[in-house]
Amino acid sequence: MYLTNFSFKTCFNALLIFDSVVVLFQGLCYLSSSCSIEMLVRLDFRSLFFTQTPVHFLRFFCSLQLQPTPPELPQFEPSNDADLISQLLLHHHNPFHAMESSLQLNGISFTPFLVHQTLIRLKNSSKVALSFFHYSQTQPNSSTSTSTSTAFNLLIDISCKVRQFDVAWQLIIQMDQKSVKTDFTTFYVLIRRLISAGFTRQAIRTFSEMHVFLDQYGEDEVWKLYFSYLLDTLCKYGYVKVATEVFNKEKWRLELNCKVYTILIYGWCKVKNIEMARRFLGEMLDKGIDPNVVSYNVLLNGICRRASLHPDGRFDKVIRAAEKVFEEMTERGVEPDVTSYSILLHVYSRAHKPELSLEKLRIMRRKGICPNIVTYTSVIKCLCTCGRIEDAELLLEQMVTNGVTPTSRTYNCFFKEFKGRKDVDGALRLYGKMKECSLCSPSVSTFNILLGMLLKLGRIGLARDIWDDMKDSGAGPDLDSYTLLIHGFCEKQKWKTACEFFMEMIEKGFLPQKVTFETLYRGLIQSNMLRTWRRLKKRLDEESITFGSEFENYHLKPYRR
DNA sequence: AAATTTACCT
Repeated sequence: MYLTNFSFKTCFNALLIFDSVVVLFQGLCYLSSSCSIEMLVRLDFRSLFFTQTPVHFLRFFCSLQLQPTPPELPQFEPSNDADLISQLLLHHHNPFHAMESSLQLNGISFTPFLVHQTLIRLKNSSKVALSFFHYSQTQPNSSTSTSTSTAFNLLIDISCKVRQFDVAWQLIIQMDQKSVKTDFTTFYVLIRRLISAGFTRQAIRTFSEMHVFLDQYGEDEVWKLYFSYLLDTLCKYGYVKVATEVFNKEKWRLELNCKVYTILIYGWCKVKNIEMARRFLGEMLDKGIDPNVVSYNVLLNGICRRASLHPDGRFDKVIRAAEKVFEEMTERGVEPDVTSYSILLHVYSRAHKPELSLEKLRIMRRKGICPNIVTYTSVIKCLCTCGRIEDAELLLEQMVTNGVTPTSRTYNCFFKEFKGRKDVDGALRLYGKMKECSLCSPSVSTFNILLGMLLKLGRIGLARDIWDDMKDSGAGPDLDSYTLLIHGFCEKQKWKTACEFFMEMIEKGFLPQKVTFETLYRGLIQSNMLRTWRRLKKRLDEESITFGSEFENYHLKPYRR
């Protein structure tokens, strides 16, 4: 019998819902002997990972001699040494002295893995990261391969992030001198950061000069191979004018294909210039290059994305324009796919048209196009925001039956609606269900929506429970979680607690928003908690964190006297 | 690393 991926998934999802993990493992073991490993790998094992039996899961994978690489992989191999070193470096007055004395005791050797892991933890402190890297290379018990290109690439990224592009170049020259392989990745890191900082000319110059360092390819080959990445990055950051300019100038030496034109169409769509996007679609056709489904989807998304849908007249106009693209596609022999329909369904969702949304879902099914997670999430979101939670739940069930595993984003639609209804019980019931059935685990946003709701309604105790859950899950907290929580405590005038979390977020390397600081500052001063305030200020000074000079001058004056 | 869901808050 021919078993499809689809039948596996449906079966697994069903078993997971009934918590029949043991049966599932027996099934997997049986299958592994009767079908190809590739087929097993294609299944979504993420669900298994969050059951209580990860050890069995690992053992199963070992028996297949595979590397288990599901997303959000919990850390089974703790990088204690990297944690230790980064902690020492970030929080000690004389970090390298401290490190030396404690490391010699522990006999830690600087393997490439350790250096890399430590650099990741030091990514927000470029100076420390650089010093550490140089230090690690001088250590007697470090292997010579410490200076791998991955470590260099990471350092280049860390330096560029704080706009130290000269440091990045020094590192590249060092790589060259030490015969560490520089490949396109190295330059791509630099180019991306240059573009994101707005230095497009420098990025282009870097691109046209990098062939000197890439000895395996000639200049022309480099342009042909990598130009689309430069073009894409320029477009992604909104510099489509620059992208078009360099494209027109260098056209003669490029291989013009569908991909390059699609990138440009994307760029013009991003800056909402549909006319220019269409012009490039025309140029493509003139040159005899056939647009494919991606090209049309990009254009379609440009027409639909962020288009104003209020009032209904505008909505109709957008839908007509979208339908026109659909027609054009069919005329040119390109069949609309799941993505095309998902883009359209997202418009219905934004315009709050549940009936049209469901109708379109039926139409696409009839055409034999299988909805995916994005499609379902759009429709579910539409139903939720229109208050039809029960219908949304039905669709969710249907989706699982069809072998599509929900993500936290799917669940977040429900949570958002519960938040709007101030329905704490409903939200907590769903949260419990989500934890139990382990189809997917809550994301930071899930926690943030819940936190936002609970704090707004003054349910501080519950909010703290959720906070603890979030920490245990390892999904958070992030900047927003801290901001929400601190603002919540400020609202309740619990200045001391708010201050503790403010300190904690700084320790973790998050830069608080100016508002958070201002709120806390005012609260502490008004309730005469000067000691707490000074302790906080001292900590901020140590980290050289400021919140804008005008603000400092205006508010801090009284306390300098 | 040519495309689609982007939540929370100020």
